[in-house]
Amino acid sequence: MIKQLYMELLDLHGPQGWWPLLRKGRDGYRSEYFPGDFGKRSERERFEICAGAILTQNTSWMQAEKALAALKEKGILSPEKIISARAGSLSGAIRAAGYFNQKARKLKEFARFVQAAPMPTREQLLSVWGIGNETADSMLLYAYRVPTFVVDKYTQRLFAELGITAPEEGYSRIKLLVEKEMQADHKAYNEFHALIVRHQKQCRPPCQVMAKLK
DNA sequence: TTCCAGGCAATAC
DNA sequence: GTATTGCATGGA
Repeated sequence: MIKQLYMELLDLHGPQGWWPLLRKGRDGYRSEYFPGDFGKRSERERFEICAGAILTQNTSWMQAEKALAALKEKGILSPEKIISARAGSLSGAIRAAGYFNQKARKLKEFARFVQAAPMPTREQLLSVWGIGNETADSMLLYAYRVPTFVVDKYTQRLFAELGITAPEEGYSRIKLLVEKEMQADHKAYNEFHALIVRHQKQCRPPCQVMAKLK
């Protein structure tokens, strides 16, 4: 059922090229997707992805992208710069992403952490203030290419709609179920989560394209 | 105007 | 362990 869902979504939407990375355009930085690119990330790319994972918490990517681009424009999208930045200038730069005081602190906590732990484990990430299950898994999967499945609100909603899991099913249960069923590499987990987000964004309110799976 | 977006921590039971 | 609340902007 889960594998079938993955194949249906991939067939429907094609490769998503997550995680989007900033690229300089005519009017400032915009994020871009790179379908089919599953190569190793540079240190700078990894940090950008992790910062994006924090900035997009409970916030649309459109807003997180603005905040990320502002950090890039100001030249403070690195652990060193974020550590040395004043709290006010940091929160000011990321204003568009909302929760800017909390997220400024989260960025600082993560920046300090990542300098001491270049290749963090899931448990280490979860010990950092501001990093929960989804953010930790997003960082591991999209920045560090660790084969792990990311669960989010879209996943819980879609799985509930399809009767795969109960609406109130917890994070870990869903994550372990998918990983047990799929036994996949980082590429498939990468695509699967991205496809779920893409699909659920496009289909709100719930659309009929997945009817054959119900 | 209201609702909600790629969550998390603190607090209260 | 589960439920509730604060955090905050900006697009639809």
